[in-house]
Amino acid sequence: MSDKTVRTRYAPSPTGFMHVGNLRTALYEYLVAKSQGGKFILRIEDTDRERLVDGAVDVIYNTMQLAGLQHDEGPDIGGDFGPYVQSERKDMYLPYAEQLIREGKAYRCFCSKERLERLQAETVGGGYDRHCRDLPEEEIQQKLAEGVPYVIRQKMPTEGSTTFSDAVFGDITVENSELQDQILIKTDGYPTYNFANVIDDHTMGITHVVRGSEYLSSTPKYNLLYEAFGWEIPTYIHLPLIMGKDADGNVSKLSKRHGATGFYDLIDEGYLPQAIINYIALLGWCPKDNQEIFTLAELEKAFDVNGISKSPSVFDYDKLTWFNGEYIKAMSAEDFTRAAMPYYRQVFGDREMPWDKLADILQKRVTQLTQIPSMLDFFAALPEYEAALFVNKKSKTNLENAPVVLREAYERLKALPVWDNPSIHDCLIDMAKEKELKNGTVMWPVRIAAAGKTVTPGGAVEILDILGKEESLRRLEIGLEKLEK
RNA sequence: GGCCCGGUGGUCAAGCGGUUAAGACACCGCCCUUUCACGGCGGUAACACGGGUUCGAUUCCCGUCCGGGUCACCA
Repeated sequence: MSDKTVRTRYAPSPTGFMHVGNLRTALYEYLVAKSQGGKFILRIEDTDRERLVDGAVDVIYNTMQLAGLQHDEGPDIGGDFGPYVQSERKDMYLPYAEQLIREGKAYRCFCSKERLERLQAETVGGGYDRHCRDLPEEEIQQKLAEGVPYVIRQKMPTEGSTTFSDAVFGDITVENSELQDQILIKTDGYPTYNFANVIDDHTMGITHVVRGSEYLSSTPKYNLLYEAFGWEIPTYIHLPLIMGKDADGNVSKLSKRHGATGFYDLIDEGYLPQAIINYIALLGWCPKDNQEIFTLAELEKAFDVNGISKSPSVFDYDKLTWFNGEYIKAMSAEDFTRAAMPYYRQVFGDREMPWDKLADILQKRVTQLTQIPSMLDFFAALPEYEAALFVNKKSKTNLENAPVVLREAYERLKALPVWDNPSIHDCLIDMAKEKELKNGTVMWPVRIAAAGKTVTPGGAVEILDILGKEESLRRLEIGLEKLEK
């Protein structure tokens, strides 16, 4: 490898949707650059005028920022190789295509879309028949004079083969006869993706082209373009695809039908940006020592192209969820409260709660932030419940002893001068000891009465503490009513 | 269909000629316990198949099968 500074680029199209597959590509581009002290460039590819979406560029900026992938050059921050938006570079492409025409490496094609569609329908796996490849000069001039719309196509070699080298997949050879005379400039004057890509990558000094392996089979076309211009071919790093599994268990390239696959979909489902990044970093790459939890900074250090896998991987929500839980547990109570607040608001509205105590019982149990509302709803309002909930075999509670135990606990709690976690705890534990009962036999009825449900974050003591004395006693009274009637 | 790529437990994956074939998620069991979790301990489960090469193949080669990608005036 040369001693030139490594430059990679992430070149998304502003479609308004940032797919995790795209994000993973961006991550790897970032890591390839950063692991070698290089530059990471953001370029917006908006040559498809028919698919422009308002605000889509902001989605890209916001995603990159949330993910922590800070670019060194881009439309918003500038750089020495601007502009960084393809539509603003529009005038750059045509001259290159015309240069190729002059050199006999490209030609104008006047075929109508209808003709091409008919060709495609008729030929078996054929394609364009190179009808305009050797048009007589006078005919070309005539069509030009008539204003017949045209595209510019590259002349592909009809014989031989093209071999390129990929850092992940090794050497790949393709017969040139497989290659069509690809369109460089469209009727509307805009370059095609492939053409703009090559021109931009070269003029922006991109040294490493990192992209999904769906581009593997079109890479020879890129190289033929580099060769036509006599430009140095970049290092290719093709990434294995991320797959999704559908309802029938079939796998295919991850897409919307596989559920929430957009970065923001995942955020909406309560996943943390860092957890998502960590998880997708490991989808297709493995460090030497098999470490699992990585900060972005650690990834920058550990990343190595040699660890990139060739085989596609299936996106697994279970594993992502595990990562998310790990990240949630590792947060400070303050950070957790900040992240959880939107979900707290769903349950408590503007009410103030002892947030630190909630964080204490929640952090180790939550794996997705979205679980929070349903875990806490009972704090806001006691649910309707049946006396049968008081029966629990493991805690040795039944409809006979529950009322007795609850009554006793109620009286003792009512008499408590101080209402805090240690006091409540000691009160209940002492009672169990004095009455020679299992701790659970005391705790279970109290917790059921306090929460009105069998599964709660935190135990009886934590719940009573958070509820406060007045509300706690009120709820225990309701429980006693159910049991004593 | 042509071309290209891939194929280690259900999933992510170590491995790069000789291993009892790691680890993680998920799953199951036990312990802990104030429910559920967390945590701790343990367990089930894999080299797609057939030929070679070799003293020896998960590893190298070929074929088969399976899976994926790609064949646009989309990116």
